Parts: sequence; C-alpha cells; structure tokens
Amino acid sequence: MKTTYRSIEGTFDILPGSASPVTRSEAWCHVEERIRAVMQRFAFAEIRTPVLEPLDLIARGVGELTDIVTKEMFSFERGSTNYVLRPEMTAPVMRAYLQHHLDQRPGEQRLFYMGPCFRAERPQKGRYRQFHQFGAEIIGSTDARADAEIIACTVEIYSALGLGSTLLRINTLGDAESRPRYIQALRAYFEPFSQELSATSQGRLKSNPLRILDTKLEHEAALVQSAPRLMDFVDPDSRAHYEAVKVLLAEVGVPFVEDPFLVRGLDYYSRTAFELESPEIGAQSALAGGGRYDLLSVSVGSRKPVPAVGFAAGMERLLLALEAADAPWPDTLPPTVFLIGLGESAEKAVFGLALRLRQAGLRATHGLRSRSMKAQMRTAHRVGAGYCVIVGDEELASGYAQVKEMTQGVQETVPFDVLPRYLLSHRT
RNA sequence: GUGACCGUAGCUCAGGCGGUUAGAGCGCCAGGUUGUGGCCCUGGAGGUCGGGGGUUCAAGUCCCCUCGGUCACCCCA
Repeated sequence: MKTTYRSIEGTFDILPGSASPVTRSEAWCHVEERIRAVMQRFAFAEIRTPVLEPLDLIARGVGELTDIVTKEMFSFERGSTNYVLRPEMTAPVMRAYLQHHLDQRPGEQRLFYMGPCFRAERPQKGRYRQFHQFGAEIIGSTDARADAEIIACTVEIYSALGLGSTLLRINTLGDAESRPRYIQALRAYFEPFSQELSATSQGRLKSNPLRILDTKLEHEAALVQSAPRLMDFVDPDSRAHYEAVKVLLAEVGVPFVEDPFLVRGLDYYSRTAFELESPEIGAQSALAGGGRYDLLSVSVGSRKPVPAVGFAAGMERLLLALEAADAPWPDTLPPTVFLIGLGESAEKAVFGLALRLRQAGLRATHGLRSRSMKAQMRTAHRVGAGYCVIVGDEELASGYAQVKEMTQGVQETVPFDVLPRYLLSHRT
C-alpha cells in the first residue's frame, strides 16, 4: 500500500527485529551500552547538548569555508535568531564548556557524548542526513598523553565490540602558524600547474589546497608526490608533541600508520589528526576521526585559549562494520508469559493478573482482541512466549489457572495467588 | 550538487517481441479441533503495477517528466 507520509530523504526508522543492524533497535541498544561501558572505564562523563545550536557557533567553530558550513547545514531563521541542526558535536561541547565555566572544575574535563547530527548531503551507504555520532573530548590539557588516550579510547571501543580489522592513520598538522604557511607553500607549488589540474582541484587551489593532496587522479597524484611536505612546515614543538604521541601509542601497543597527507576537513584541528578506517563498509570508510583542536575555543569566543583533543565516530558506520564482520545480534527478549482470557470476565481478570505478574518482575503480555483460544495460542507461540496462562469461566470459578509451558507443551493447574511465585521459579 | 542503476501485494520476487478478470512463496486473518500453539489442509483480506503526461485500437510492458530508493563522485562520522 502506498503511504501518505514517509521518513524524510536520508533519514530512517530504527525498528525492532530489522534484518540490518543499522535499522535494528536491538543492535543500537547493545552497541550504545558497550560504548558507554568503555567511555566510563576511561572516566569520561556524559554530556548532552541540544540538537539546535546558534548558526554562528557552527560557522565560526567548524569554519566558514568548510563544506559543512557552506553547503551541508540544515539551518533556518526564526525571529531574529539563526538556528542550525548541529552537523557535529565538538563545537557544541566546547560551547557548553565555556558557557558553564567547566574550566573552574578540578582537572581536565573528560566528556563523552552520543546523539543525532544532521548534514544535508546526498545520502549513500554509510552517509545519512540524520546520522548519529558518539565521541569523547579531553578539554584543558596540552599533554601528548591526552592525545594518545583519546586515540586509544577510539581504538578500544571497536576492539571491545570485536572489530579487529580497522586501520588507524595519524598525522600532525602543526600549530596555528604552520598550517597557513604550508597552505601558502602549496598554493605557490600548484599555481604553475593550474592548467593541468582538474576543475575540482582548481577550485580547491583557492578554497582548500590541502584537499588536492588526496586527489585520486593519477596525473595529479604524480604532482602531489613532489609537492611540499607538511612535516617540513611543522614547528618544532608540534613535531616533538607528535613524536611523544607516537611513542605513547607504541608503548601501549596501539598499531598505527603515519599518513603525511591526512588532513581533516574541519578548520579547528591543529597538531594531532587521526582517522580510523574500515575497508569493509563501502566508500564511506571512515569509522571515526579526531585530533587536537587548541584553536577552537578562541574561534567560538573564548578570551583565553583552551587546549583540547577529541574524537568523533559514526554510529551507522560502526553498525555497518559489525554487519560486515557478521557480528551476532541480541534479540528483543520474548515475553515470559502470555495470558489468554476467554470471555469478558476472564479477560478482565487477566488484565489485572498481567499487571501483578509484571510487578513481580515477569515479562508478561496478553492479546487485546478477544480472539479464539486457538488464535491466541498461535500468537503466544509466534511471539516466543515461554508460558501461557489460560483463564476461562472454569478457572474463574475454581481459582486455578491453566499454565502451559510452551516448549514441552506440559500443562499444570496453578492457583491464581501463587502464579507469580510459580512462574518466577520455573522461568528459564 | 553531479552521475549510474532500480521502483509490481506487508516482505522477497514472477510477469517471452505491448493484447482479455496482474500471479507465486512467505507473512497476516479465519476455519478444519463446543477451550489449546508448533506440522498439515482449506478459504479470505490485501495491488489506482511509485506519481503525472504521451504514443497506441490496446501500456505493468514503449517514450518524456517527476518523486522516491540504492550505489558512486564530492565530502566526511
């Protein structure tokens, strides 16, 4: 049947019992639980921020010229305020940190988050207009251990879920000065070849030369080979910081590869940048990404700079990776008890009985359609109930219910008032 | 934003070069058992063939447009 309304393009419903983990609520619960567990072991505390944020916060935080801000935001005006549905969560978390003066709390702030984000891109596998991110931030530390811990935590979440075959790539982007200097050098290098570059690369030459570096065109890749190297422009302190991060990762046995061309798409990153990939989830292969963003706080209005590192990861991509890895999914637990009432007064009794069983801690349900015993029995079987409790006029008169165990099919007679105790002791 | 492919019952799909009331399996509902599920049998409900326009005596089948889905580019989680 054709339905009048459907979920908006690039958004989807998450249903119980769905075949794919991406749209299966049981899979989401399971994964969210595991993520929280790892976050808590890293002593991260949960922060929840609004889905709606001021447009300026995102524009300034993420960067006016980034793709996200120039063409991917769901934004609208109401009264004199411009709103956005957040396209990511780091800038909002920093906003909350500043707004609530979390720097006054003892030590660094270790925060994690989970929630929906929005980007108006063309949907494809692993990329949706409403998608879900989780991530963690350590705010208030310049120490390389903070970087390494964030990276270790990212990796830990995937391995805790049984995803071994991920690839960690890391790089350093240098400080606030080195990046602009490098960008300038890149422009100077590519400018003479401008005519040979593709239209997109020519555009990037103006907007974001760093992006030319990960071109897929062969003749451009050749040019990139002898382009100036980022590392040559990185300041000594950043280099030392990068070395320290690498040593820490090596010490705890987190495998990584260095990728001198890894640049992140958001403006606020400096120094450490990293990305975790899965080769098995399609073209959108980045499971998670992150890095240091010492510059963000100032660009969203802080008078003094607040150093921070963090990562953000995509829930849907994690679920996709688990699907590719053939991970098993917990099912929704079937009801322990299915109550069948025959006739009006029995139905009424069953309603109350169900409530008492639930209060005793049992999962109990009953049909609400006054159908035949046979039909109700079939439903009980199909929903996977462990027991049927049958109540008709005879049972009402005698005070004993029929209790049928569904796998063996044996049936016993149990007084109403001992039903909770009986079912609690017999359930598996 | 660009491109490719796809769009027939709730689901998975059949419907040779256009030709009479559009099918199957599964699922759903009911019955075969005056109060007993699973297996089996019988019956039923459910489709304006994504939508609109065109060609034709005739369109689920051909053409155009449109909407949606999928995947890729781009970008990124």
